[in-house]
Amino acid sequence: MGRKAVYTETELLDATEKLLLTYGYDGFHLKLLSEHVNGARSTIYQYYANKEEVIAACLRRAMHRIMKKIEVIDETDSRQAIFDTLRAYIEESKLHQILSASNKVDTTQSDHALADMTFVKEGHTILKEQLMRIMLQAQQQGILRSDVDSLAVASVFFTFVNAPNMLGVTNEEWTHILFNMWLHGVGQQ
Amino acid sequence: MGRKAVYTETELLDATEKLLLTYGYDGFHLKLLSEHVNGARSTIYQYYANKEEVIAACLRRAMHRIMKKIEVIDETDSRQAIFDTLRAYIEESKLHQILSASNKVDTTQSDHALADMTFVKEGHTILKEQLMRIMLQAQQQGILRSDVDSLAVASVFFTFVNAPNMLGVTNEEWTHILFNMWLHGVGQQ
Amino acid sequence: MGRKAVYTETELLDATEKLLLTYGYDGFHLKLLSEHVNGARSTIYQYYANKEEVIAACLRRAMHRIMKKIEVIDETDSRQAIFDTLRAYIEESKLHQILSASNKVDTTQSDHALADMTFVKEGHTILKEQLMRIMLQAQQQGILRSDVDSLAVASVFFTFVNAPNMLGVTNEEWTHILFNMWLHGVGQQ
Amino acid sequence: MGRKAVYTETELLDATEKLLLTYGYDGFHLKLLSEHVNGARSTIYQYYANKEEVIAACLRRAMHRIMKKIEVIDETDSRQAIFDTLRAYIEESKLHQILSASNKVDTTQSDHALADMTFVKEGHTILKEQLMRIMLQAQQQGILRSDVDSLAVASVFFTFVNAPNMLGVTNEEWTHILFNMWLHGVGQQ
DNA sequence: TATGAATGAGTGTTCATTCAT
DNA sequence: GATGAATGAACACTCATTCAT
Repeated sequence: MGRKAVYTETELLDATEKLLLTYGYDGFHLKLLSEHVNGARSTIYQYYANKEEVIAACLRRAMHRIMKKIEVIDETDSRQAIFDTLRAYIEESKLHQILSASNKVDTTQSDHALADMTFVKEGHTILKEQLMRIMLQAQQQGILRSDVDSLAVASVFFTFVNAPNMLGVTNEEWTHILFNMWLHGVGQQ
Repeated sequence: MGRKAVYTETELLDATEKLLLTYGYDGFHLKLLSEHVNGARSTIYQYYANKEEVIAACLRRAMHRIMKKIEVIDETDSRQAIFDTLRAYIEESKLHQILSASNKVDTTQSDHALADMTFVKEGHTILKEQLMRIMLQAQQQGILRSDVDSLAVASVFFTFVNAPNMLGVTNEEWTHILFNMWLHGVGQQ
Repeated sequence: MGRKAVYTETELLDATEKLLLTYGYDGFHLKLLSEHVNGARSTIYQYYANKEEVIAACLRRAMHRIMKKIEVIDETDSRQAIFDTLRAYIEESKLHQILSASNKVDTTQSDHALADMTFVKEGHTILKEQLMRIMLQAQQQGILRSDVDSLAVASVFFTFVNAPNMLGVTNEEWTHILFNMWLHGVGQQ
Repeated sequence: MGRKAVYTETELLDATEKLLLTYGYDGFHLKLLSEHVNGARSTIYQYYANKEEVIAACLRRAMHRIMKKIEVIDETDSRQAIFDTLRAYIEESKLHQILSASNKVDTTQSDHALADMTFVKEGHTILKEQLMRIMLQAQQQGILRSDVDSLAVASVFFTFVNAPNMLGVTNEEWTHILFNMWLHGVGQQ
């Protein structure tokens, strides 16, 4: 019953994600969004109580997506696990930008938004813990140096992900290049 | 700006820079600025034709500042030059954030803003070229590996700068740690 | 309305009346109404062309209800008739609030609403005339003072009805108290 | 410095009061207000942070006005005091309508509005207490009947004020008429 | 020159009403 | 007939910019 929706929720969140990447949190407007999904601004309110809920839902979905990718990684081989993690993050490297909006989202007006952002925050913690666990294991297995603080190592790892792929190679290749630099450094042995 | 205003140009741009860091390009407002400076909002228009000009002037100054720091670096010792460059960028690491606003500035309404942003853009090029030059020299001197594309190396270098100093150590120490990781990698030799 | 709808007309108007009392004319929304009734907002339009018609129908029904109560009053005993009238109004004291919305209803868009509001307006007149008639009779019978303008007496009578029952007694008791004060005044004899 | 204001605060609040009377709390809009003071809607925000603050300021002023009138009443002669109180309330009878908006004002978004509404609420209490005090004194002095609950008496008194002056006489005369009815009742002695 | 005041454009949000299933 | 979906008009509020003192 009722007439056919002009766009699906997926389409809406896809558009949101794209706009969030392009314009950032503050540059994101519902008018902009409605123009990109071909519908009236007010229609959005049929599905989300306010702007924050739209953004929160988008961030949640993004976080959920990367967690799915990360949680299937086999941790037994630390070296491989780190590589897989790097690849996953590079594939979703835009996520870092999107999720950087997390701290701007106002969750005081909507329980829905609050729940979504709580999920995002917890996701952040889980991801970080998993990486730290793998790193530690790698250190113990003699794969990683032990003379560098693992927090520093992780910090650099997360930063690496954002290195712009200036060579324009495939994600797979770029992952190899970065992994190699991360592991062996750029200095002559 | 005349000699006796309610605030000096330096004060205004300092405040702008601080606010740009805290709230980002879109979160920055002249109302906000006027509240952080001793004067009325409308007074700003005595010195800058519009908001974009204020931001552009701020970005130009920031770019000028880092260029001053970079251009005095002695390039004869490549290794030391790279280290000095890294330190300079880390000291001014906030600049990256500020300058990330560059692509948002609307320069179509003001020649002044356009000129400033052109300066910023050229500065970007100059900095990048200098780094590439030093890198190349370092490769030739056998300090850096030659089997990695220098563009990738530079990309990673610029990214490194943004790694959050999670250890909370001094800039000097943090520079050493990052330089070490960048050069030797985090893997067991 | 047909025989098997999601809600009966009575239910709809009951809900309307309740909401009108609680939120007033301007605070009343069809969205609100649909939430208090088992059906969708758009379904309301199957039976009423617009919001004003709903309100008008509600006011008409309320007016009709009180007229039914008033018209059975036996006017032969003026004193008793006045008492009965007062009781009826007190029982339906909420009506005054509801009917105060009368002047806000926009009847220009709907003939139906116009007809209903005309009925309400005429009802007002009829009720007032009946009261005036009884009052006059009471004056002639020496029950009421003749030195006070009967218009003023009626004005006060209608106002009395709205006195909040601060004592929290039953309507019957409250009617007695008010009737007593109205008749004998509050001053020491 | 700065240019001349298009309207004074007094003019703004006068218009607010008038509109509040005409359209009620929910029917009051800032657009409406701006049209009645001949200025842009946004200009209002120079002086009040939001709509609620405008209304709260208006209610506060109204309350302040009536308190000024009431507090100068000499309470020594109870009968006269009651009469003076009645006259004051009748003169400001519109206030009752305006102040009935009190419970709708949202004070959660503005401290200013909260403070104003607190003032209004306290004013209500003070006024009521003063009336109760005078009534009690009048009862003790044998001016008022003692066999009627003073709460009921007060309730009726406050209601009286709202009786529409259907005779169209002056406030002074209308006060006399109402006072007479209130004191002696409308029944034949 | 500095500034308080005014304003219009733009965004968030709500709601009556219409559409199409 | 009932309804979910879509929408435009209306209003709250913010902010860059202009005006006039």
